[in-house]
Amino acid sequence: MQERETPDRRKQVAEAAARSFATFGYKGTTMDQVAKLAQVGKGTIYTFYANKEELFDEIMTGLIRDLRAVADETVDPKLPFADNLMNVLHRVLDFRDRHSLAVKLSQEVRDIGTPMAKEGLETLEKAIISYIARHVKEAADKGEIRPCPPELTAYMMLKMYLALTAEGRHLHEPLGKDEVLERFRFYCIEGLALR
Amino acid sequence: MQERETPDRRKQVAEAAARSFATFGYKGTTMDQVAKLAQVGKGTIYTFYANKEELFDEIMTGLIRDLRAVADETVDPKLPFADNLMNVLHRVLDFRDRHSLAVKLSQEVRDIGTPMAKEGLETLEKAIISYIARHVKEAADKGEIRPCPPELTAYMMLKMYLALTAEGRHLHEPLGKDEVLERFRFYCIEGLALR
DNA sequence: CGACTGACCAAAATAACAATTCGGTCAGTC
DNA sequence: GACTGACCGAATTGTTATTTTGGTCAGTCG
Repeated sequence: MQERETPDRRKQVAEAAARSFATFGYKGTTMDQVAKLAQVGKGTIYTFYANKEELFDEIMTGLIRDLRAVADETVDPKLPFADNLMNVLHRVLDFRDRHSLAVKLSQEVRDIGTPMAKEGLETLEKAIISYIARHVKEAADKGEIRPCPPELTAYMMLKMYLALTAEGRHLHEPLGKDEVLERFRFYCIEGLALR
Repeated sequence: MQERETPDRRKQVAEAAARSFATFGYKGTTMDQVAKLAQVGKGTIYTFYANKEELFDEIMTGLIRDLRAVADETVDPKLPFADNLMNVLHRVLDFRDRHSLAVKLSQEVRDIGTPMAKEGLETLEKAIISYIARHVKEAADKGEIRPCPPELTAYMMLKMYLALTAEGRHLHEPLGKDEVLERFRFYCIEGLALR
């Protein structure tokens, strides 16, 4: 659809912005930067996006869409809930690059508390939780797991996942991928009680 | 032991400091303030404490000691692990005033990132985790719960507790005390798997 | 004496102001 | 008419003046 002679400006801008946000954070990326990275005049950016905030939203939306796609193509409706959960975690854990934007943003929130970064992260969190919640609800309806409030359960799952990976590096050494999976299954699915 | 005519300066100072730290945070508390609150000359404070940091440490240590005492007197070795865990949570949840210092400090860390407040909170977290970890280890040794790394387990427990109480007020309405207990038992002890 | 005080000091925090950067515009080019 | 980049004012950052605060100690009082 796209000739070599007519480069897709919008795509150039979006990709440059994605790289820049992931590398320098929200505050750290300037529109001049994005323009230069995209090899585009600054004004061109504003023909596609009303302002920096809208550009950022588009990138975040893309991230959410990509994550959802990865999850969707990993989930196999024929498999048990716990297996799907593990498989999705597995793939998400592998996707270091996809994470880098989220990692950079949460670092930015911690260090300088940029409101937009915080907002973006909250949007991402909401999206993840509602995605998980949907699957939790289905699993509960099918009787694959015990009945439980889906949103709260999804929230707890996310918190456990983060506790095992991102946070708590003070306490335990960063766990390997397999350890994370094993521990997550242990604490979240199986529980501490004797079986 | 203490006559009415010879008020216990040290105690006056400690109590004034505890109130002030809980009300205004670490940074918000000035030594002049503490002196005035304690009805004591500022110099007097320094006959007991080398500096503001040491005064703060004493208050934090006191908090930890009190929490531990509450926990200890609640734990009944004859009861099962899960019951003791629930009972301690129950009492700690009631102790809103004891919490207020910790609440104020974490708020301070979030808003202005005072290093001392951060440090104090970390000390508190470490103390709580090591306390829980000891009991987890005992329970595991006695075969009351499944074998697991005590420190990591304690860490996960604390994170779940916080997710159900302090954090995540964006997502779910603040849970009532009984709901917190029920949910904690559900997610932490029993697990999502069918029994 | 010695417990206690509060005026005092240097250092750190804050406010006030100047210099720079950055998001956003638009006249002009190709 | 798609695209550019010099340009503008608002916002951020750097700098200096002012105030606040942790900590000291000569002096008071019992």
